[in-house]
Amino acid sequence: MAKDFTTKEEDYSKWYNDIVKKADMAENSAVRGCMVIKPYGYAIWENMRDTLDKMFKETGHVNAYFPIFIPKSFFCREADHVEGFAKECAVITHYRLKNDSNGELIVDPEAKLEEELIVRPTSETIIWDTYKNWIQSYRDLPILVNQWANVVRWEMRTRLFLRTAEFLWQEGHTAHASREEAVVEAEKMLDVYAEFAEKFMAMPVLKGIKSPNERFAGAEETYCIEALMQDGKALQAGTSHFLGQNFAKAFDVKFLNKENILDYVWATSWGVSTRLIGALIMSHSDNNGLVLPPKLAPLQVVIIPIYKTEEQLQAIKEKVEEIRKTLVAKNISIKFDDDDSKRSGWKFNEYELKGVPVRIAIGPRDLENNQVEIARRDTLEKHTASFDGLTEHIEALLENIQQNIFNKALKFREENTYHADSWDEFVDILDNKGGFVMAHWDGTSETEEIIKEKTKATIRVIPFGNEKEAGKCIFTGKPSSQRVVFARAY
RNA sequence: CGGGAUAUAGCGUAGUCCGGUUAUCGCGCCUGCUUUGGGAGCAGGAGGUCGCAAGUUCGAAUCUUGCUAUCCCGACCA
Repeated sequence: MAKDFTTKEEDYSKWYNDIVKKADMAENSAVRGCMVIKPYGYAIWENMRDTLDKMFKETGHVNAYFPIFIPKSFFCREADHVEGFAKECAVITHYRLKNDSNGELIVDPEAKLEEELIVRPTSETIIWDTYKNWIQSYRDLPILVNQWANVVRWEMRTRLFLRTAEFLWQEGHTAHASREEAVVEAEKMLDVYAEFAEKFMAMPVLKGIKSPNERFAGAEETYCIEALMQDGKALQAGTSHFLGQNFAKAFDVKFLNKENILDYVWATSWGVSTRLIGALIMSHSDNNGLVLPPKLAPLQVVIIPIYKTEEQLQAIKEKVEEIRKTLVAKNISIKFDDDDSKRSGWKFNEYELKGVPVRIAIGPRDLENNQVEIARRDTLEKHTASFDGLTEHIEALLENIQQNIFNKALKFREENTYHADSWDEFVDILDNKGGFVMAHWDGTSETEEIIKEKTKATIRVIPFGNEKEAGKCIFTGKPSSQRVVFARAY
């Protein structure tokens, strides 16, 4: 059973932190607000990264790398952008230390930088300053570049994977000759994110646009995928921005089009971060620990021998080697855990905490009967399977688990999506049930702001293909043409 | 930066109100034997500046003051 999402927020935090800790994914660092991603957590990130990277390349993108430091002056050029990020920047002011008269190491006051450097919270500014030199003609466009990097946002309160002062992400920054092309790009990348979330993370998402209040600083339109976590809170899992000509104008990036007319370049940017690991944890995990979708699990199958004597272990090893070969040939990752210092019961629990999708146990009893015991992590069910056709069986089982946890998450979202037609109903759902609340909104920022103040809920997304429906704003009673998705969010 | 709480072995903790021998217990760790189909049992063992500093006292983990760090709740946010 998944954790009951109506439990207190504190309990849910504890549950979440426990999973991260027990699965050995990450820990708080001695450095304020920063996180150490441990090998197991990083392996999940590597799988995500490799999959996404492949998808980016399939859609015509290439990777590049830009500096981590951004001169402060770059930052000031786009007004909304600076306002959006100014409050959470790490700033470099000096470049040298020295020993003072007491022999203590201090910042050398002589070594003050002429211009402060900002540790990138995002790279639009440095990248657009660079693009200026790359673009003269429509023949130089489009530029479809992605960067894998770390960024720093000086957050007040942090939470492993979901919000840390430093985090890993990818940021795509594209330049286009027309508005239409840029919009198509932004929407295309949102589709890539949605496909990744649903097919690989097994996490259903709503696709759509953000309300102006929630829009990225400097964007004309922000597209997003929004997922529902098991505690009833929403999580923004990825964003793609149509930046219009804002950054081109701020950094003076112009090109000559086919008609020999000078015009500003059109831009997009899009990103997902290690936050996706947090999303993964909160989408599927249960009270026995992490549950990983087979397509992203660092380890898909673990085999645990059960034996008393050395002879039995040898017999098991021989059999396991047969299985291992055929699974590896099918690109299924597998570990045979014959660590003699741990008992089998201990191992069962350990791999459950780590979310390994399939566990196989082989003992003398199984060898006699030409079978193995198979336990699936998602349902915790156990069954026996014959050696004959075992590889195909496991292959199908992994596919089944992937599908099953997606269906479970989808069912959860459906069961926790409500319609509210009155303010009282709206507040009651948020306070007592959680989840997505479909409600009418008069379309103004002011109303959204007041609703946020009163309920802590924001508009998460205005879904694509949203049904048109005449109604009255949940708060002001003014006319509205469609429902939007409200929720409390991470 | 506001509000609340906590700080005792690698981790989790008792003891603090009401000061008093050698600081409690569990997990983990080390050694040995028995075990191994759901986090083993028994026996033995190692591990502590009780967050830091000052004060009160014959005597401080315990009382007082100051400092520091961490966590939770707000504000901020992917």
